[in-house]
Amino acid sequence: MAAVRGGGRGRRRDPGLDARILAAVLAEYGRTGWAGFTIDAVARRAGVGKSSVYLRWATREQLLAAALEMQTAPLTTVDTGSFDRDVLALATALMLHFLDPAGWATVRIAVDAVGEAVVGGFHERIRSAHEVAAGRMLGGAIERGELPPGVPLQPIADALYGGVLMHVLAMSPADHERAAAEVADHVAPLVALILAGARSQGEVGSGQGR
Amino acid sequence: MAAVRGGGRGRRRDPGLDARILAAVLAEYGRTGWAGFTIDAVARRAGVGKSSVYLRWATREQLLAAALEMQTAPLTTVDTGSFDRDVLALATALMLHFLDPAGWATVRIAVDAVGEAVVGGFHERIRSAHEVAAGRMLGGAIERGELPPGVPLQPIADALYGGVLMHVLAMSPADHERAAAEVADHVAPLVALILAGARSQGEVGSGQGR
Amino acid sequence: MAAVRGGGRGRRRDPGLDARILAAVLAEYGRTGWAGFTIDAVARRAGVGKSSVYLRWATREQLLAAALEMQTAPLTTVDTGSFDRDVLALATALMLHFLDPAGWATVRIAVDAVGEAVVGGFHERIRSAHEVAAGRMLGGAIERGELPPGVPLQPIADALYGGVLMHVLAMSPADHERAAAEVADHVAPLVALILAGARSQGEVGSGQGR
Amino acid sequence: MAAVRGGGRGRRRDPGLDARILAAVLAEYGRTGWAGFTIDAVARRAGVGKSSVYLRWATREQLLAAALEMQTAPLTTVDTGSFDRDVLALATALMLHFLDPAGWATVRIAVDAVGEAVVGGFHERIRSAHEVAAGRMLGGAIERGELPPGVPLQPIADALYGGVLMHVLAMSPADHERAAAEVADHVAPLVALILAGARSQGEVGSGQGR
DNA sequence: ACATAAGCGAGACGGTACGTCGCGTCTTTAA
DNA sequence: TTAAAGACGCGACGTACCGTCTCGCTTATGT
Repeated sequence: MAAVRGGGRGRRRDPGLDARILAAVLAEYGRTGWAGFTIDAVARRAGVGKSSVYLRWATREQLLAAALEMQTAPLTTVDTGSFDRDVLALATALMLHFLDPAGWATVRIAVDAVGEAVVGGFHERIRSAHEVAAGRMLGGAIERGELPPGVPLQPIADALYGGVLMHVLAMSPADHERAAAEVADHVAPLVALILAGARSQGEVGSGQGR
Repeated sequence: MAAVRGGGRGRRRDPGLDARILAAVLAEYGRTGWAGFTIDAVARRAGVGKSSVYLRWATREQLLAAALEMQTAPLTTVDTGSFDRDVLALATALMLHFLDPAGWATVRIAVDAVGEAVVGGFHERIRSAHEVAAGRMLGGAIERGELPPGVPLQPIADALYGGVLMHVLAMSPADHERAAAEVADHVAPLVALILAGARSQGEVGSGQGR
Repeated sequence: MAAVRGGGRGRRRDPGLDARILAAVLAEYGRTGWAGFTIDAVARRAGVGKSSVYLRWATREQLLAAALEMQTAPLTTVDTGSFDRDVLALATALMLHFLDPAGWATVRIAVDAVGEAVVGGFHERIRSAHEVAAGRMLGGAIERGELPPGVPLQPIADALYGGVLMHVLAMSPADHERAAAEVADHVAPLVALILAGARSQGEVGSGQGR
Repeated sequence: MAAVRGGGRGRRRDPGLDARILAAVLAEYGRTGWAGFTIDAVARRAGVGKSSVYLRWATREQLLAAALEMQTAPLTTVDTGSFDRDVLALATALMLHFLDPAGWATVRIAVDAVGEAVVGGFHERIRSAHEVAAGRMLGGAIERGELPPGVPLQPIADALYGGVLMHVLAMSPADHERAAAEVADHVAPLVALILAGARSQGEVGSGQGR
């Protein structure tokens, strides 16, 4: 996100600043939540001038997005060799991600981004990362013959990601911690439903996938 | 949401004001989106003193939540007599709801509400309204014998609501209008997946539902 | 100040209210000073509806003025039989009046009233009361032959009232209490100056008084 | 009054702003008087953010005081070489000062300042400036032999300043303009009284001055 | 006795100013 | 050129009062 400089003249950007700022972002975000998350406070906490923040990121959203992006990567790489285990592993990882305050923040930003067009970049990047990951996972399953070739992939991804998301959203925040301890119990029924759906659809052979 | 007074003494609250303010809220929200949604502006547009707004709602979130709650009701009543058609109808209604800026705002607030506890009321009310509706729909299906009795209900609801939500979330905002015109196409694959899953699960007879 | 009603019909004004309100006025004024002196607070403290206050007095100034007027009366009646003693007594009374917070408030209001025309009534009433008193005092002195007939009276009154006022104004607020204990010491030199001036002017016989 | 910063880093305060703001203060004060004198309005008229005002002055009183302080200086320098002419000149200048709305405002603030301790600075500064001026004037008179050495100085200053002040205070606001045109007539009797008193006191040789 | 007419407490109402805070931009000095 | 510091115009925040206006009582007449 940070705009890169070309030439060599003038003082070099302090490479440590990016890290210090992003750390302050997470700390501040954790303290006050989205409302009350201010650039002034981030700069203050990081011991940095506001200009140095604005030099790198243009808006609050971009700033927070950059800070959170680091945490998204682990989600997108799941490969256990078996489709069933892949789905279960991904659902578990997603659930833990959503139960974590910082992880939930990515959801918050993605939801905020819809219709604003300002943070479109973040939205798009998150989305395509997941799309690629899901595509690879499902593609592998078809290659291995675990899924029939004609099965529509998009609804599977939607139901998996969305199902986990909705499960957390519908949960009382007070139960988050307990849920994190018993992820498997929460995730299993949904995974079972989706796997069953994907297979039985494939048998019928209806292929109006996207 | 508006805090109620006890006794009968003093001038009565003008009941028309609630309506005028909430209308202004929707108008303002439509104009500026969440960021830039200002209580000052709402009061100005409604031709009302800020005090009259604060007298009824304590925060922006509560104010917007109250304005949006009215629009949520239609979603929760679906009864066509057939499970398949119920699910399809609900999915279609949800999709259209999420594609509408005001409808999406309810999502935004629900997501914001998680972990804030301030607007917990809103979160809880939305959640339970949907839970009841989904419960009734699925219960009816079991009664009519369209679903086996042991089938777990929660994952079906999660996959349905979340699948639609995620589908919209993953979509480029530019495509929202077109998607609204072709809802059926977007909704059908997901519905098919879930129906297939629910039935084939029932056959196997696994009953670890919530 | 309170506008009087004509006829007989309807409930009578509670006579105790005037007193309760004015007492609350003095209490509140003592607590917060002029700034921060609010009608809401007065009504609250008096256990009275705002309407009952506004029914009697139209503005903050009028309200405070009414409350303070009671305390002004004692000042205007001094008659010891001797001019010298009269002047000393008046000067002493004035000094103590100005050193008292409530007394000083009358000055504050009188000063505020200049050029506002809103509280002109208060200003005029205070002024003429003092004028009458001073006129009587000085007239008596001339009658008794203590002052020559042609002596100008206004400057004597101005110098006396103003001299005491300025003395207090120039004093550090911290010294007010001590000054009240030693009034005589503060007042004597000024009285001596004025008496000396009044007499020696009379001898020369210049008579351009107002 | 404006709080001063320490180091050299950061953007400098625009020196022109002080002037622009103070000019707006006088304009606004002239328009609405003390009541209805609003920091918002001042900032608006000066084309300045409220923050820039609050950055320099903490309260309305301080702001107005700063604006008026400029106008006080001329009063404190009177030196005609003769005591009689000095007193007359000072009395005339004072009278004109008090008749001017802006000049009267300094009185208003000084009176408000008593007992508030907030604007104590203003009170003290005004007071000591006048004290120094009066001291110089009277000291010169003694040196030149126009006044006997033992004469008490404070009551002379009190009677002079206070007498003029009281004269204006007792006057109907409607007569202010006419009075400004005929200052000499208003001032002469008071000056005569004080001069006569000062001299005849000196003769008697009573020296209990403060 | 009963309508009529205030007085009274409470408090809602449209406003406006308060003093604070954050925005995003700009200017300054130091590195 | 970047970094830090911080001034700047702007405008929203949530609070407090303003002065006016209903309310539902209570208290007094007049008829």
